[in-house]
Amino acid sequence: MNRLFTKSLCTSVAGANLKPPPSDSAAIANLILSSPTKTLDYQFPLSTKTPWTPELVNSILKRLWNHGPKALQFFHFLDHRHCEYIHSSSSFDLAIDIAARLHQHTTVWSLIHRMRSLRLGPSHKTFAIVAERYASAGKPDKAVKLFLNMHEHGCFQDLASFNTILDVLCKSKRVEKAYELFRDLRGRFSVDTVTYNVIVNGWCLIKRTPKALEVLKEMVERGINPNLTTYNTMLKGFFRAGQIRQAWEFFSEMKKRKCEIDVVTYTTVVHGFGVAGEVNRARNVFDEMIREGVLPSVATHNALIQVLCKKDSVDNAVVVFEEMVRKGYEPNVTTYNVLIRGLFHAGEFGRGEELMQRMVNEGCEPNFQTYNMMIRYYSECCEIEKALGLFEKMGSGDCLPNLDTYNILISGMFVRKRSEDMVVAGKLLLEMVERGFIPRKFTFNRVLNGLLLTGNQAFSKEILRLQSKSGSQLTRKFRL
DNA sequence: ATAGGGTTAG
Repeated sequence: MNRLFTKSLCTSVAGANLKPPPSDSAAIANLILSSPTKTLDYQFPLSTKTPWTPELVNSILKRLWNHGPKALQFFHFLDHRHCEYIHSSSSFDLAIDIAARLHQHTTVWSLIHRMRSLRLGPSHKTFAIVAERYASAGKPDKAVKLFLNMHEHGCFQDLASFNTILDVLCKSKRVEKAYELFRDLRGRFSVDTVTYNVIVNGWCLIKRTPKALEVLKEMVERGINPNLTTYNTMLKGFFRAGQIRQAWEFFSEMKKRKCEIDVVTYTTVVHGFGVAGEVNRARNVFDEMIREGVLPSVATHNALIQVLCKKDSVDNAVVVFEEMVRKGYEPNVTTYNVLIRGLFHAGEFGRGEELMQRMVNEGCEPNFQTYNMMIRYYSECCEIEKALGLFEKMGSGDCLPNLDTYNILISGMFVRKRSEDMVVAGKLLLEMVERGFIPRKFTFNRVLNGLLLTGNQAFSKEILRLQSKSGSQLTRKFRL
């Protein structure tokens, strides 16, 4: 059946020469998105005559990132043996990442084997991707096992891959697990500063600064020199753990010992003080760095702007924003997001919308964080039409809605308690499943209740069918 | 994809 399916894809291409071949990734991605998915004789809207390159393919895969099933369908279409194009290893890595995000375990492994048979990998990067997916799916043991077994797939462990697996575990908050692996294997890889920095950062991420200090001490005892990254990590850890006094002492110690503190150090301190509500100290440090000849970066400005939005006033944040522009800094998407959030939070929707227009005019594309944040604020304030308007804009643009977008918008459909909103929520739920996202049980139940309470029995039955299909068959069989 | 700084909610 699978063969029949793919064959019809390729034969259909011959007759599709009437339209000129789409030339850029946006056009191709939109063509793929606008074509129907489900039928067996589905005609893939692409021509084999398109001059495929790895860059073009990767760019399309990234555009289709939040529509995993279509992304993989596109990848398989080009990978079919009747097509002449051979995927690059980076395209394989992207496809593997997408399949793993869809919990399609079987697909992940068949892609890895396919990669190997084409002698394109799998590489260290491939294993880093899969391990990261395992770890964030709550399967750290599988991530470790994958690392220990990767040589069986033609990819030998080295210090870099060891550091990567430790980092993957730490970033998914499995620090105990990382530390265990580190102690077991540090002799085998003759670990370095990076290894220790990863572990120090791990303990800091879960606010266990005493453990981080212990590891720092141990690294010195073993003759491995901490560097500025180590100290910046530790400094950030104190702020994160709410140990403001220790952070300040550590910062002073860094200056006293003449370790060449840099823009990252200062940004950490500006942000740390600000979050702690110490706005004046944050400002003082910002001024101090300029005096000391360390130029603030865009990130430093972002930190200060965010802090002013949260702990001071949006208007003062706007002043800093205009100042940075005047000095010739180019605000990035984070700058705009932080400030738009500040304005929305203050109820200044009009000014927030103006700023979004300005960012577009300046050539800074809004990303899904921009949209998600705005959609959230609109929903909270019952501006459902505005929220839906932004959602539509995402769907037709370069930035497809992600899992968060659907969750935010579906929640938003409950604030007005209207029957027609329940129907929209149901449609959104159907769409998110079609795009490969797996809604939480909570979301299913909430939508089902909403539909039942508003007399939409028929629709709720459809949702129920969908839930049993997406919950049991797909996910249980393929879950990572 | 070998480490550190800005976006996330009460």
